[in-house]
Amino acid sequence: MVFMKEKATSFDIAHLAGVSQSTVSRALNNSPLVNQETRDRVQRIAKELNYKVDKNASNLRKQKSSTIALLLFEDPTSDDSMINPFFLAMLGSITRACAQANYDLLVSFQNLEDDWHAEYEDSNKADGIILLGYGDYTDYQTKVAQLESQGTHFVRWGAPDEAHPGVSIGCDNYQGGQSITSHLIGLGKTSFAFIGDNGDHAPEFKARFNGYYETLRSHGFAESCVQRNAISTEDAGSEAVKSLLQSGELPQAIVCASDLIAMGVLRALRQANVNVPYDVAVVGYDNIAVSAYTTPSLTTVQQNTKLAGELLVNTLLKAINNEDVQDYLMPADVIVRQSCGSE
Amino acid sequence: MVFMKEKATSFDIAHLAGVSQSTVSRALNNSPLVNQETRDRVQRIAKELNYKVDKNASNLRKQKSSTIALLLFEDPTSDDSMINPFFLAMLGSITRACAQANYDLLVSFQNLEDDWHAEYEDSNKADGIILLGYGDYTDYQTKVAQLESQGTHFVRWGAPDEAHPGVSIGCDNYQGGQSITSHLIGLGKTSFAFIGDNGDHAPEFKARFNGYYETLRSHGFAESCVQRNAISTEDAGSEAVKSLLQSGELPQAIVCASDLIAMGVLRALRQANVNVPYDVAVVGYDNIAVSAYTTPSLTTVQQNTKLAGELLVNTLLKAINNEDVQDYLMPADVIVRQSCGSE
DNA sequence: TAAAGTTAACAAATCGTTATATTCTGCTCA
DNA sequence: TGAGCAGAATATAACGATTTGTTAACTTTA
Repeated sequence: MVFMKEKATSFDIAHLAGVSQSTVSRALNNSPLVNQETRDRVQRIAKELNYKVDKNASNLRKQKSSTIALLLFEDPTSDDSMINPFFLAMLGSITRACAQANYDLLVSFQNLEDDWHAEYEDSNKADGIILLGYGDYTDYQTKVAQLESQGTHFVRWGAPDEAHPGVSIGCDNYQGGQSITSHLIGLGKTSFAFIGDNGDHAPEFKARFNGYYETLRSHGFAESCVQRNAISTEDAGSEAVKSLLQSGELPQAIVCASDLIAMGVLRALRQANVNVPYDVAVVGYDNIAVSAYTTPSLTTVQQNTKLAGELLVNTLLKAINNEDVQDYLMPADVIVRQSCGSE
Repeated sequence: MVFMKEKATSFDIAHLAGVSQSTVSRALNNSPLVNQETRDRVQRIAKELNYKVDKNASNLRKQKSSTIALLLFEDPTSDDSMINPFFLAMLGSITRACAQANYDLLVSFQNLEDDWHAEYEDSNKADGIILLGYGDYTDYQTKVAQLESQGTHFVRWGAPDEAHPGVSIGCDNYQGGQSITSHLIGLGKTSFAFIGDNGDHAPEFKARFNGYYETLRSHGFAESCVQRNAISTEDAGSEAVKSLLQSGELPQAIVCASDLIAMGVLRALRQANVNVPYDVAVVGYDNIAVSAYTTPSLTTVQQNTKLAGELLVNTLLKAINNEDVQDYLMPADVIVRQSCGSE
């Protein structure tokens, strides 16, 4: 084992193996154009020298980086310490999916106003881009359109939508709204309220509401109380419950547009000494880690982050290889816990 | 605005600006060797063409990638869907710190048995490496030693330790154990139990315990009940409480080695109708997101992930520039909530 | 005015690969 | 025997930037 101060190059190996440098390259890439014996010899020497192909040189020559860039757009209001747990979970699964496909993953947070739309693929840092975040800003839409027109390969997390060009992978929020509402109806609930955003801020919430609303209708129910001004925060959920209580009309079931909202709802109900689930059932949406630990634990709708990560990565890789790609809507699963009073 | 099918190179710009290609490079890098006027002209044209420096070419020439690799080592037993929330938070802050320093971040999960120790810096993918995870495996230690001997630039998350070579950034678990224990003593508690690992699995836990134990001693208290076989899971915490209850010796305060353990403790106590904090105070460690939402909310010890991320990145950058670097132990802060019965 | 100094730009070498074109060796077969 | 043809390895040309001499064009100074 020779100690080398300098990093070994393919020339060093060529020298030691007594072949040309191009043969080394071929041998290391398992080309059939170089015979078995020399191939083995070259590979053995490379291993001994702890040689690793220089990625920059290789990428430059191949015009391909085997790297994917993940761009995370955050709610601009949230501070550093509090990152949306759902997106963090996605980050985890995307990382794994990339590793599986032998791609590297570049991660970065982006402000919507930056010109991220040109940065990555144009500089050959990455072969394609995954966009992750709530895309409810016009600024975002125009930039996505620009990506599209540049011919950049990218995949977007979210619902398929004419306003957003490009391929999207998302979770079926409409069906999620349906499923959780059906579950409540199945438990014999007859009066309902939805607490959350009406969809002005994010299309995700609108779909959830629609699923809920249509399911009620198809079963012959109407919303008993409507509370539609809550953004997706704990305090908003709490406030909404307070005004429900003041109006005196408490339904048998409260459907929240997100788990965070549901947290606030649970808190306000506890403070008012309303028992969940006996007096009122409460359900959330997202299945964030916290929801398993609240008192009572929260029945909610889960988005399959593992599958989502795999779909995002695999779809992007297809796009990079110029194969046909399609939008995909994943099913949403109801996670039954205590807050709906299932048993 | 000219539409170009091919990506623009510095030669295209040189041609359009009527200067040589090297002048373009200089101009774009704001070199004083090219005069203001041509510099402006070149930059304007580059912008018009939507030109971006090819990172691979640039890196190859400069022998520097302006990229940091983050290697996450996970508890091998945990499954895909459940990633340690503390490490995810760290990932978030590291990502931000990198962006601030104008470095890209390559993220990957690693199995301890893979030969990650050579992969990144040797291939020039990254200028340095951040190691994040519980480093309580001998396999890990030998590979870290190898990194050190290779001259690879890296920084490790964890406590400074002779057994682990290289620079480390960590949180002062001893002081954290002290602080939380002092807080309980200040509240007038006189009998205590520690639930958690004795340090066999991770040095982090050992330090927490030592801080707790020494603080008791220095105030003239002894541990009333000892329960030291719990690994860091919710169920383990739950089991530990059950055997405490069976022995009939419930202390006034229970110090848990992690928030996850504390979750289990709270659950078991609730099931046994023991009121927290009135009958017994409970505190955790980590301040994971869940801990603010339990009932009662959990008093715990916080590790400053934002600072940690910045320190890891900045220390690594110093190491890359061959400046002197030092281990750093961050202070741990007590977060007072309901479970300790503070008011 | 000639010598020296300063500034601006250029041509060419370089980084470490991979891909293409080319040569070389030995073998078969007419 | 020599044309034809594989098989195996080599030589060489990109890839797109940065950097190192070097030159050309001005300014200044003696």
